[in-house]
Amino acid sequence: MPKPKSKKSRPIMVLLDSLGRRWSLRIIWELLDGPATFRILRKACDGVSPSVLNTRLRELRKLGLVEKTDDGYALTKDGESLGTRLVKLDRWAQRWDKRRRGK
Amino acid sequence: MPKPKSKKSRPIMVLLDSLGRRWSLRIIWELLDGPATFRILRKACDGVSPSVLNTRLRELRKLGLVEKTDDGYALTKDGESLGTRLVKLDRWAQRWDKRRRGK
DNA sequence: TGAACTGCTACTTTTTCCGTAGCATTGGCG
DNA sequence: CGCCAATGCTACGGAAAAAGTAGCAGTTCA
Repeated sequence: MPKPKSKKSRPIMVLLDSLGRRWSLRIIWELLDGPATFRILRKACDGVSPSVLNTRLRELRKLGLVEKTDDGYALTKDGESLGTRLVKLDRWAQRWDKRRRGK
Repeated sequence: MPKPKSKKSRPIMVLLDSLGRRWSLRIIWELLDGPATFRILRKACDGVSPSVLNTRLRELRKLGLVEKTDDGYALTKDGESLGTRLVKLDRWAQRWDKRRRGK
């Protein structure tokens, strides 16, 4: 599968840059369980510091992946669709780990 | 799609933790073009500092996603298979960006 | 009222990252 | 051989990000 040529302004770059920050992926991962309050989300993310969590949530909201609801923070449709891919990645990771440990 | 319950030692956590560091995803992305020397890879990654690049490469090699070859650094089979998912994500990102900008 | 939540800010310490300089090695080439 | 250029990579000082902790202001509910 050929990879498109990389340009800095490409959406994927925006995405990789943001997701490539600490806790971004993890937050999405945890929100797959459903909406969560700030504090619950914090605990789920190994007690990440509130300042960082708040920063990430702001970024993810700006990207339209997370939103604030009555139940706390939740994935948007886009966030959900991205999260789905993470779940698939989870299965990949399990096979990968077996190969790794098997060696 | 249900998400498996999260435990710290799960492979996906190892993966998310490592990929959730700056330049990790980007390095894999760039290596999809084929093997690259240290310096070329550095330029491709917006001139990331050599110390960080070296650190990331060590981590990725430890995870079995990247290896050193005669042509420089290259994706392993696992790295390639993970990278393939990034390419798919690229297409997702384009659609996502349209929705975002369309709004 | 007051206890127990909530989201979130403020502040200090620690870690990570950046930017640059430069060393050691390798491979031509005359 | 000597010289040059390119390589992989380390070292180091300053800047930025993250961690860790405390606590404030608002809401809820008995």
